[in-house]
Amino acid sequence: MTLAFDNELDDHLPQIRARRFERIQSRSRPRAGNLLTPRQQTSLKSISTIMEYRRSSEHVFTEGDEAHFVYAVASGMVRVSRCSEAGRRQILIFMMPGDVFGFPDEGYYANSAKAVCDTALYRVPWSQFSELMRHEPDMQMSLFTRVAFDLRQAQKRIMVLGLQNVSQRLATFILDLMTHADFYDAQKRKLALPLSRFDLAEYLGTTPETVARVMAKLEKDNLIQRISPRLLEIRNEAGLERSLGGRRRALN
Amino acid sequence: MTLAFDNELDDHLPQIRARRFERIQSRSRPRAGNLLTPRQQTSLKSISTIMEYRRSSEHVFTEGDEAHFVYAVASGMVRVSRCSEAGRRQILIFMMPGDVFGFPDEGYYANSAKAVCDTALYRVPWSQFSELMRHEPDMQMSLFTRVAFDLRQAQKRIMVLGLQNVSQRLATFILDLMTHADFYDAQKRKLALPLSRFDLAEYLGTTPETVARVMAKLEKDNLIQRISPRLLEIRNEAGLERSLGGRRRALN
DNA sequence: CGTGTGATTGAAATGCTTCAATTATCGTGG
DNA sequence: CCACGATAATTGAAGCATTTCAATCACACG
Repeated sequence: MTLAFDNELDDHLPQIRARRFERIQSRSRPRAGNLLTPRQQTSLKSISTIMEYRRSSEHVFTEGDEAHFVYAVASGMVRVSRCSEAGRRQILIFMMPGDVFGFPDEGYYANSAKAVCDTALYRVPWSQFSELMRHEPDMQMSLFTRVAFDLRQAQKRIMVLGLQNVSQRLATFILDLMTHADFYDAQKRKLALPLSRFDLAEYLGTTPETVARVMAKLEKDNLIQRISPRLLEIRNEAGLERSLGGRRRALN
Repeated sequence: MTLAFDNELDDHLPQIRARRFERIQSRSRPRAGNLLTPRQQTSLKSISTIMEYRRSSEHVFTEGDEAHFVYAVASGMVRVSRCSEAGRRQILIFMMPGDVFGFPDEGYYANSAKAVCDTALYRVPWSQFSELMRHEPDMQMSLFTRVAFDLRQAQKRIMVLGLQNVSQRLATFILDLMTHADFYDAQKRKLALPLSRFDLAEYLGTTPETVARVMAKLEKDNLIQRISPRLLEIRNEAGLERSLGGRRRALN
């Protein structure tokens, strides 16, 4: 009997899980963009400029730059990343339509942002944004809520990277993207991947080769089908969900 | 010539790195606890209760519980964790002396908190805390700053889990802990690990066995020496720093 | 002293990375 | 529209990293 390491038993897992899945993990979470009232959205749009970016465009901003603008995604997708000392890049989060990003950290951007596909952004000068906050306390609360939301997102990412193997991480990403009508056609079960395998790898904490192999594995298991590199057909959503749990290494 | 995947070149890495390391990654970052003014700290302490926890104690709180209190670490160390659907636990962050944690997420705790060793906490009722914020706008700002700080910490964790192998993750943790005078005696170069290999594994996203092996490897490389399972001697700090970079798999 | 727990070590198997080569896809110009 | 070149994506093969199951060792505590 190996009871060593059974430090596990000191928790009350079942109850926790039940409650947690009601509230925290539910996939149909509200996007943070929805946290702004219609009036706030109008105020913001009135002082915003629409900016167009293509995949080949320069960065929207780069870590270390002075932060003069805040952005909201109108369409497309933005990758927010940071580089390690060794010069390797990790994508921290993808910003989807409705998401707001680019808040200054002591006056500077902490991360880099770049469009992963053709993308339109609303750009708001930070000076005007903070002015707006001074007049509308609700707006200040919205900023706080947004940062709190980002924190929860980041914690979810830590869970994924800490507990799941690459196959499960990809499944998680696919299921995540499926909650966005911008990318998933629920009728036809077609999911558009607006990013390269390279970006995907940097998000999942792996290499493009492994992404390709794992993609092939999900296809072999008949969970998805690759129509083209950037277009998937979802064959078995429940199967994808089921693949998330379990251990990091299969039993045989 | 394989130029495929050389999407790398689209960045301005050197400059980024230089600037980043001045500000963002600097190890001597201020702990968030220092963000409270002395007066705020006094206000808080006047409405706080000191709570003592031992390693064998119940959780301080559990994910999904109604959130009635916020906590600050007086001494010891608290692990903040969350359980996956499969029931596996990931430690998101360790709270050190001076850190504040347990902010409600829509009235509930999003994570679980438990002492990893004998620990003393200041406990403040959330109702009084929010009352205090109503009177002292600075306090509100401090809360925001704290959440923003937690976000940056979480993002740093994503970098570690996404880019580093287990050996590098452990080195990162050791270097991190060394910045805390509570745990590191810089004179004698002795670092106290106030937690079990099990907790360490759940933090690093691996298993206790691998932690033990990696610990042995750092010792073989003469970077550290194990005095006892919970007490290390730091033999080569610069070597630890150097081990962080590089690829995930050694070149030969 | 046992006993139980935490920590380490062993051995086998699998996952992942790496380097290399091949195939597919996309954009562009003829 | 097709051909072409460049880039993206996939596949192969070898080797290292990590997990897993199992066994052993160390140590604190009754």
